[in-house]
Amino acid sequence: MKRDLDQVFAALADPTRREILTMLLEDDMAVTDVAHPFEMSLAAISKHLGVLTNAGLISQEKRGRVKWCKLEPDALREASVWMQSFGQFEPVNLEAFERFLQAELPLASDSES
Amino acid sequence: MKRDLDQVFAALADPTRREILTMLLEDDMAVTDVAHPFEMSLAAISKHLGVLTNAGLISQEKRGRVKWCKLEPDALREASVWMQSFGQFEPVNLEAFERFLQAELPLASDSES
DNA sequence: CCCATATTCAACCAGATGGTTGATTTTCCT
DNA sequence: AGGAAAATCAACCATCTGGTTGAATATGGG
Repeated sequence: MKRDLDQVFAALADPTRREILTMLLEDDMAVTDVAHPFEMSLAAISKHLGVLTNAGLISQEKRGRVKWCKLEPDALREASVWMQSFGQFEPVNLEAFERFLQAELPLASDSES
Repeated sequence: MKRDLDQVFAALADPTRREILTMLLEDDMAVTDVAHPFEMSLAAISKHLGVLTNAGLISQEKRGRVKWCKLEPDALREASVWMQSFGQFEPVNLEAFERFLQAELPLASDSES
């Protein structure tokens, strides 16, 4: 049960991959450009991107000779939900959600009034 | 930077360890009792508990000859915050938070009216 | 004191992981 | 056509992981 959570969390366990995700937060990127800031081979980055893809955290689309990497937040959300199930018993978590709510509630109240 | 996120996410990447955390959600438990529902050796569970302890997700206190395991939600919260920084840019995340809000907002509105 | 219980330690094993290098494939450009 | 660029593949390596078993180390109870 929930075998893919394994892959999501395992993918997140590597700092290089988390940094890649952070980079993709700003914009879609080509593999070479993803690799550029890291001091490791292109092949290594390619592998990391494979892990992220398998976990569903990113998607890769080949256009021409470049392969574009795009963040896929759905997988991340699934893991986030799992973690929140722990937060539920812990009121302290609310504080962390506060700024999130401040940003999102205006939209949500749309369907409330 | 943020080296311990590595350990937290790596610890969460194993289904046995996630199940242990879920069990500890209910109550503190002795090592033997944690091991009971699993079809693996006590030593294996002991190792898993070591990983969870190193990640800071649980703490272990020895009282007499039994060692009690206790959930430590702080480490989890740290990881949760990291994930939320991704959710912030994605409104679709709201849906996942909905039931969380349903559970928490009544409490939060306590200090609002 | 002696035994059973609770837990860890130590050695070992198979398989995954994270990296390397060099060759290969595909595509673009002139 | 031919060369350079983008990316992956393949083989290899060291280390980590998740499990095993058997012995060792407390600690508690009669």
